[in-house]
Order: sequence, then structure tokens, then C-alpha cells
Amino acid sequence: MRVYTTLRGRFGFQDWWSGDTADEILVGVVLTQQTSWKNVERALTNLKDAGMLSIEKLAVADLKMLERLVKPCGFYRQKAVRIRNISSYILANHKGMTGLLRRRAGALRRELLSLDGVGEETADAVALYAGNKRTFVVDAYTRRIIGRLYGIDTGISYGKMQCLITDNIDNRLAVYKDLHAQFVELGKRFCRTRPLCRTCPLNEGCGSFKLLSER
DNA sequence: ACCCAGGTGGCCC
DNA sequence: GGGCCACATGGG
Repeated sequence: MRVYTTLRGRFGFQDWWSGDTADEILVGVVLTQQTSWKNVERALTNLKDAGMLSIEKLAVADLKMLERLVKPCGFYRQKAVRIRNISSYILANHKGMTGLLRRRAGALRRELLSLDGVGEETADAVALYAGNKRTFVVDAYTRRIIGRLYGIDTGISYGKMQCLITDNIDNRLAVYKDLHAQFVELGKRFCRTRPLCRTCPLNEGCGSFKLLSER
């Protein structure tokens, strides 16, 4: 756990989405695709102020209004229709997020992946942060950091990258949640440009992959 | 005037 | 299974 404890000591516990409802998490995860969190916050504030931040409301929302509310986060036309369709599906098939999230991790992931606008990272983020399942979220920062630290090809498949990490970290839900958040925090500061830069706090003594874990 | 952001889906080979 | 492309606003 050298990498995690180093990051945690440097950036502190991130505590992403711990106080939010499952509905808010779902929407936030979709809105944050290829978008800075700052812009997502504007869109989420708009939705909240309009009283629209629930699956029930989103499922039957007026598309033009939804587009206007989520506009600040970009890709607003496709995100609006996708959020409405996803909400409509979850409401119709599970009566809401609670019902959906009762499914076991594997079935939940497959079901989320079947929805338009939900890819592997989005499915795993929803499962992890809204559903409290132990599915590690692999994003672009994670790829760059792992690639740079351990000399691993950043282009390997999502599943391979995910296994590489989960095989080498502590098996606790809190670690799954926080380590991903720590990777993003590190990434925002040290790998905006392609490779992880040399001055990042992990460069000291992290030359081999097994240092991700002590088991 | 660039480049990038906590990706996804479609199309092509 | 991989490579390229559109999708779009706001910040550096």
C-alpha cells in the first residue's frame, strides 16, 4: 500500500460522493465524462436548483430544458438525452436506483453497460460510489500514472489495467474508492500533459509494481 | 490561438 | 480487437 499511503498522506482522504444520493451520483458520473469537475458542478447546481436531481424527475424531463440545465458541462445534447433515457430505464425496470443497486456486482455492471452513454468507467464508478461494490475505476489519469510508475503500456485494455491494480491493492471498499480519487488528484496536478512528471510525490522509491501492495 | 478535461459510441479495417 | 472521429463548454 505504499502508493496509496503516500498519496493519502499528501492529498488527504478524498471522500468523493460520500454524502450524495445515488441519483446524484449517477448523474454526476455521466456528466463528468471527458469534462472538468468545475463544469459538472455548474450543471449539477442547475439541476438541483430546478428540482430535477432525481431519477423520477429526470425520467420524464423536457429534453430542451434538460439540455439548458446541463449545458455548462459540454456535450450537452447527448448527455441530456442519455441521462433522460437512463433514468427512464432505471425507473421502469427497478423503480429507482435502490432497486438497481441491489443487483450483484457482475449483473449490475452488465446491466449498466447495456445502457447508451454508459461505458466501462461510468459503469464501474456508479457501481463503486453509488452501489458500494468493489469495482475499481480505471480512468485516463490512472493509466498515465500506472504506466509511468511501472513501465506498463497505457494502451492495454480496461480490464487488464483493472486486474493489474485490483490484484495488487488492499481488498477494502474504502481503498477502492479513495485510491481512484487519489489518482485523479495526483493526475490533475502532475500529469495534465501526457506522462507523469518527474517531480510528482510518487517518484521516490516506487520502482516496481509490487510496491502497490505489501502482501 | 491553441490544448485539455474524472469518456462513449459509431464506423472502418 | 484496435484506430479514428464527433460530441461542446469553460479554463489555462
